[in-house]
Amino acid sequence: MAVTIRELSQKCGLSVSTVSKALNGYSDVSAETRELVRSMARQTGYRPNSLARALKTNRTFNLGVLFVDDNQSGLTHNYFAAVLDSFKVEAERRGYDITFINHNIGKTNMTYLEHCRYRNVDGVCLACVDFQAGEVMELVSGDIPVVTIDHLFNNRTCIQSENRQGVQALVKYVYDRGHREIAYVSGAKSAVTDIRVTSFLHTMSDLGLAVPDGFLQQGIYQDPSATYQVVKHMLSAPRRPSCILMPDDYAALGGIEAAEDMGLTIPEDLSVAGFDGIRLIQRLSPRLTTIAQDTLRIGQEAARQLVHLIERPRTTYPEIISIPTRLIPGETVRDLGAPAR
Amino acid sequence: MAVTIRELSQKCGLSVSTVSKALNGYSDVSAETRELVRSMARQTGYRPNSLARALKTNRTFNLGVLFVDDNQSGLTHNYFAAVLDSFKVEAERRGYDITFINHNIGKTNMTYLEHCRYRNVDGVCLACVDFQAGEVMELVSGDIPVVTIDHLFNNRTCIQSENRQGVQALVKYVYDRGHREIAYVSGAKSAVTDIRVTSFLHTMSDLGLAVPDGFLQQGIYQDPSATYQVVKHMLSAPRRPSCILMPDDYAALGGIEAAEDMGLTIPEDLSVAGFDGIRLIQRLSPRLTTIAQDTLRIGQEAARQLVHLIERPRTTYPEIISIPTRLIPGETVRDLGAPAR
DNA sequence: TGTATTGTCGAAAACGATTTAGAATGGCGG
DNA sequence: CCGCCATTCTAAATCGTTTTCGACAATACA
Repeated sequence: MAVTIRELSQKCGLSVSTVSKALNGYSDVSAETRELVRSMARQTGYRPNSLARALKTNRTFNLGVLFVDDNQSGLTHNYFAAVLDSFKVEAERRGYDITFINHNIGKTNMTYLEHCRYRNVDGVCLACVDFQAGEVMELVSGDIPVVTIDHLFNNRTCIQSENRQGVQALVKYVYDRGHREIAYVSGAKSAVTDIRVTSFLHTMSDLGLAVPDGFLQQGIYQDPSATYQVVKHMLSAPRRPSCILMPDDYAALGGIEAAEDMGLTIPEDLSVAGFDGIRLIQRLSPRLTTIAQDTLRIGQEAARQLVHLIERPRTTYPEIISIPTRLIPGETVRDLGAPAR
Repeated sequence: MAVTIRELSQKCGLSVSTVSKALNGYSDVSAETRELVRSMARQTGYRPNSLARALKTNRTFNLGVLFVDDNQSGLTHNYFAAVLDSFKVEAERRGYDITFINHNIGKTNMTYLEHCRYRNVDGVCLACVDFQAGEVMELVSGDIPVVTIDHLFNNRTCIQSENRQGVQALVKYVYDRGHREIAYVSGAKSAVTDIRVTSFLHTMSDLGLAVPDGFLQQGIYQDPSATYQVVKHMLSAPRRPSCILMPDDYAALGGIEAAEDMGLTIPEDLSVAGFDGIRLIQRLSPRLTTIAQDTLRIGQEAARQLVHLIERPRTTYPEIISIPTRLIPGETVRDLGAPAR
């Protein structure tokens, strides 16, 4: 079917080794034979068999991505889908294909690390995963190049949004519009959640604002129903926030629904803000005020860093790469005018 | 690093070939040595090197997916992301990994077919692609097992929604609510669009309804801005529809925005319906009336069919597989009460 | 002229598996 | 006791590459 290097070498009247060297730019082959080989390769449409090459060189030019979640795969998750898309584009630009890593391939039960070895990926990108799982730890402490998104491990490169600054900017924005009773529904417990929550608390404290009991509650990322419950509860307490910051844009929809079910309209009676900057949600009205994460750059950087780790292992060191966020001033935070204080 | 079959064979005191046969269930190896080998394999954590195996057997247990679009990758496309997710789950359940197919990997310029050969995928699933492109035709007329989603080729298995019935059900639903002035903004020209448009026209004709000039217009899938323009134009014509069917849920948002910008409220002044059943959009209010596509089954069937084509090439024949759709009665189609006619 | 050096090329050994063909062993009947 | 068959194993070829090492000729140098 496909033409092999042996056939090509016969057409050229050369040995297999010379042909290989000609194609791979070795110096010990004359300019003219190199040209002969190359043009013949072009003519016959020769492509080296990636399996054979990988077997010999231990390089597959394949990157693993671990983008799974408990409830849903990362694919149906807007934020991660966007990151993955960008990762894919950048990886391909650099000559790498990508393969999904998982366990339970077929009947056989492999750990993530085993799967990576089995497929001989050159490196792997972790995101949207239960970072505490033993399997993940095994992979992270293994010898395969790793970059993570949104979670920091010892001695591993991590790409994440400037969550601290993002939350800070959001709180300040809300503050500047006159809000003083600001509540925060966080996402489920995770490294990112911790950063955001502490940033929220710090910023509030810097602004001299109290965070009364019940104004900081835990919800679940990407789960409107959970947010619905939490917000409903929040709004039926005696002390009501004038503005609620939601775990993310999608979850925010649940919070908005809860408010509307209680007869409140947004932003007249209650202000809300999200996190992520999901494109689709920006088409809604009123347009959601939110902190946009730069998924394009996150994915891009992840791929870039991973390829560096692979191709220049000695000169590349683990880094923490922070990607700036951008506040999208929508229409869901009401301007209360001059502060009442 | 990873233990090879040679090391395993030495630990067992057997030859490499015997070990291989023991692991692969050949009959000419005694029950006890088979057990010895298997337990030793388990102990040492042996995993066959997929590259070496694939090189010899011509089977990679890798499926290619071609999920690209001109403007955006399929990943950020809700419908296709959901299909892909389901495809992935089913493929993995059957022991296959998946790899994205594209052109322009690295600096080298490959056609889709070349990329498939290069990566030695066992089969490939096409979706969300410009099915007219020469490259795609090359792949489809090649010798690699192929299934397509939403486009029918000669002699190739295709999985698609029952678009005809879907549109028909939607039109009838709208009709039953008293609407007679029904307009349709289609998606861009494609096989699926053709089916939907003709179904729309047939159903309208069956119901004895006219489709006046301007009531059938072409928009673009997944493009709210395009829909915005088209709807704006539609609504400023002398004869106005009472209900507009949109290309898909996401594009519908643009149409809704156009109507609202013209001072109309939905569904009081104008009814609309979408197509796809995007989960996220169902969280909005008013809830969009739409035709849900069963992305779960579409992806599942695609994987199932592809694996059949690969594993039982002689007994599997190209099929057209239609997946039922489901009408989601939302709140965007107003009930006009008893028909005026 | 003899010896290094340089420039090109090819033979052969890997990489880690599968698979074909054949070798060794033992039991059995004739 | 010999031949034959079944059973169980192994040797070796193979998949398509890359890469080391040595061969050979031509050139440079002394």
